[in-house]
Amino acid sequence: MTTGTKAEPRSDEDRRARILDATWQLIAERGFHAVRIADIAKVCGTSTGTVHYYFPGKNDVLAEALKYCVDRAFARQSTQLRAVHNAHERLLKLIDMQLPRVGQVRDEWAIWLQYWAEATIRPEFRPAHNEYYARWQETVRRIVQRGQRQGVFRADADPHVVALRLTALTDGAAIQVLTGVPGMTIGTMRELLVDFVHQELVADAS
Amino acid sequence: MTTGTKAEPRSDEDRRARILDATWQLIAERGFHAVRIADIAKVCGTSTGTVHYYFPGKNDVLAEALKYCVDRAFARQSTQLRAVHNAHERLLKLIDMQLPRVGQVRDEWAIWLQYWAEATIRPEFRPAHNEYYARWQETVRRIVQRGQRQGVFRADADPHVVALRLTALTDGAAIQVLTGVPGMTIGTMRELLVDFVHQELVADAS
DNA sequence: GGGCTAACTGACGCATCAGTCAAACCTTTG
DNA sequence: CAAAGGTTTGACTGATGCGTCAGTTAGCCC
Repeated sequence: MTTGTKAEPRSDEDRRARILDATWQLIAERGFHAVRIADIAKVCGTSTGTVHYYFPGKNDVLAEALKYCVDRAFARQSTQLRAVHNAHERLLKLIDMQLPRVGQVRDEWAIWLQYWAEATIRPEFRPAHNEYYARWQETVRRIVQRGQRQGVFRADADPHVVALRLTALTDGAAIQVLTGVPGMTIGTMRELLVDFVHQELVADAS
Repeated sequence: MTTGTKAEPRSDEDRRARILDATWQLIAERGFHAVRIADIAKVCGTSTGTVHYYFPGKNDVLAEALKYCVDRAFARQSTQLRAVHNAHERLLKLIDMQLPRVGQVRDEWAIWLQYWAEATIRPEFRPAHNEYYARWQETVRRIVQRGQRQGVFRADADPHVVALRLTALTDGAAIQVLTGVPGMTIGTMRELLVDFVHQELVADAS
């Protein structure tokens, strides 16, 4: 067996990742406080002892799992965005990638909702949250600036303000989708955001 | 004696209300899952038995407390809005009343975050949530329609779309305030929303 | 083989809480 | 006053789940 010949576990640093992976998915589908160490262990096909071997306590697993999820989503996003050179297209691509369809992206949005609820109550979650949130806003801001350099976006828009508005609008729309507000579907959300981009960045200044 | 001569407890239906009042405040400050029956009892100056006397189980107390909070906030809002006749002013008043300053309104926003997180995970929360959310959007929509009748808002705006956007933007901004995103303060939030209203409903059509 | 260590296991101790219940308390009514 | 019925209490129970720890396995070097 020589640790992992083919796929499966390369045991070492892999175990940690497997635990975090299982954890964030459990958080997404059951909610932060409904995740049990035993559940994590079961999903990983291991014992509760092992989870505690890698992480001192439950809070550590949960907190790191949130980071893990957000980091991976961000990395995936960056990679895919880099391929699109036109800033307008890149922004539309970003919007598209962030639509909470079923599956992966929806689960990641569920993580954000948990994160917000938790950060509101427990200030110790805020620094990490804010770092991630800032990174997202910066992504948007840079695309706007890029677009202004490329001449595809209006020059009189304040990239900072646009980023603030677009992120807020995206979050708000995502909430409506995830909580099942009747009028709001994935399609409506896309339309809403695309319209916003057009109005703020493309349409002629009045 | 004529239940309750002056202030204090008019015991009967009052106890229920007191329990719900204590409960939603605890949810706001500690989070949905961190509220204990014993905490509720302590805040009310009573025993855990009494809480169970009025509510069959913990879930019932929590669910009803959410409703209680939202209902009261809505009633307060309605009363105050009714006094403002000009639709533009009324909308600005609504925005102002919804800014998550410290205290009451901030706590109510904390409730909403908890509600969203919970409704995402547990579908049984959605019907009630959606009813409340629809009520809020309707409030906005009606003010927009009123403004169009009064001639203070542009006639070409779709009230339904504006309500969708404004509620999403409000939620998104509130999240940023509550989680302490650096750029976002109460002032920034107000500015953001007021600008939006101006742009969508007041400024001349392009 | 014999020591050494890292990885892993799962049973157990202990704390926390929701919910129960019998008794105590109070209020009203006959 | 006494009985009845509504309300309140807080000790108790049972379930749940985190974290610990003694013990096991497996790789590795001499």
